[in-house]
Amino acid sequence: MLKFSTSEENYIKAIYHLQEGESTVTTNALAQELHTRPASVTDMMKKLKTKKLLHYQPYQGFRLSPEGSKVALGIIRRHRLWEFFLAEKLEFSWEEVHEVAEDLEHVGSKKLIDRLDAFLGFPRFDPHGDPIPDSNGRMKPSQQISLSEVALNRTVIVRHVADQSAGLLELLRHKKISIGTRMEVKKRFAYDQSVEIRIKPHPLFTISEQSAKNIFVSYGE
Amino acid sequence: MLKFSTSEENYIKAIYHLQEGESTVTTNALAQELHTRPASVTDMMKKLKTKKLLHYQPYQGFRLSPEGSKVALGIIRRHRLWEFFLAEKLEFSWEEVHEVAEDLEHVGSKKLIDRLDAFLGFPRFDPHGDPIPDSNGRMKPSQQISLSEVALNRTVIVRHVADQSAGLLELLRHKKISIGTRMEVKKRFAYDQSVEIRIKPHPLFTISEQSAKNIFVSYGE
DNA sequence: CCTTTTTTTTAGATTAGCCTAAATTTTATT
DNA sequence: AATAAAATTTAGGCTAATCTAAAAAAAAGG
Ligand SMILES: [Mn+2]
Ligand SMILES: [Mn+2]
Ligand SMILES: [Mn+2]
Ligand SMILES: [Mn+2]
Repeated sequence: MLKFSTSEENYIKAIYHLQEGESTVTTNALAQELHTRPASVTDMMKKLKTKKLLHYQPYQGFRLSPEGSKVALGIIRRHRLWEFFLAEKLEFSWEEVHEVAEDLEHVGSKKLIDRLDAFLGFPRFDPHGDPIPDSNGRMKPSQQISLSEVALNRTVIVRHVADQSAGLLELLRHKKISIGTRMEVKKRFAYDQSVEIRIKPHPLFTISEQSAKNIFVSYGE
Repeated sequence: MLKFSTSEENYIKAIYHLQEGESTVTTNALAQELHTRPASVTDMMKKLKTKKLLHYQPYQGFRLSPEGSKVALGIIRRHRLWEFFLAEKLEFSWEEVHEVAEDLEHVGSKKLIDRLDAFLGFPRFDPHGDPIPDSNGRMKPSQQISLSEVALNRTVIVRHVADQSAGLLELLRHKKISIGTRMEVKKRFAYDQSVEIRIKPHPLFTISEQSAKNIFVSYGE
């Protein structure tokens, strides 16, 4: 197992996330994601290519190689296990965990992470509802569906919020919606695709399509 | 609170340990401690001086300033809390914790460390028996005394092993002496200062002065 | 005290990672 | 297809952290 610098790891992880769905990742997209400059991205892409972690031809974008994806999954495993630890054991809120995990994920000891995994009881999802890769890099498909397309009258559990903007977070706090909240969608208005929601002991209320699209849930019960 | 690089932190912590007792720390001593070159030490001393973390005049050695000591105690706090966590929660042996803590100590979040401290129950000593600074940088004096000078027939608890060489560790493992072991010194031979020891249900045995000098204990019961 | 040895500092390079500005290539628009 | 715009790469430079080799200062020894 080779070791990588914190910088290399941050690039690898960002590419992994950006290439979901897309056929290839662009220089500008990666620069924006990492708050860096396109020229810096090109420098790093050349380096990661020589290390065979990604496929890259000038001007053609890039994708992780199988080796690169394996490395990425290791970083994601560390990140999400630490997030779980912070939320579960140290009582951090799920909005706070990401920033701290962004540093902890770079502490490389395999034994540390495998022991941490065991200590936490081999959790399968982090506090944002994202799946945690196991020590072989395998993870459960997240089985998450947007509130905007969920079946009516079925109990669902909030797993993930895709848009982390302050505006949506404020709305969610106000509506008392957080990760783990159980609810049912009672009606979807054809006019504007807004959805009417029931959270157990409280009265019905409605949220916009824009909000619903960013709330991901799994079927529960 | 200023932030420091991993390298700066490693230098600061090493100086803190080396200056115990000594009036000033030398360039060569620090280079040896950090497995680096004297020229690199001089470079870093200049930088840390401009940051007012230490007192340094060319050729005269250096000492941490009060600010520098405060920074050092913060790093030591993080290091020892992680060591305690690794030993207590993740079942690492006390020989293994140091290396991993050497990386974890550089994750800076104050909230992380204060929460970890609380989660661990505000431990006062790490797995090597060294005291853990509290959030104000204060720590219990370690109250540790070498086995070579301990009173006879008093129960003592092994707290710290000063020499971490493979040779001594092997000897300790063979004699079943580890951190936390309770024992009594029954006799000290004037001829060679070797000491005769009793560990609870086992027969008496003897260890050399050299070994005894490196085993630090506190009085128990 | 004068010489030798040891310690420490300076000089000069190297590497990783980042930047700005300019050049180049690709893509979009007449 | 020609031109304009956008994306990307290259060129050149900067800082932090390291190193080796040479110079300088301090300490040790006769
Ligand atoms: Mn995260
Ligand atoms: Mn990170
Ligand atoms: Mn340690
Ligand atoms: Mn360290």
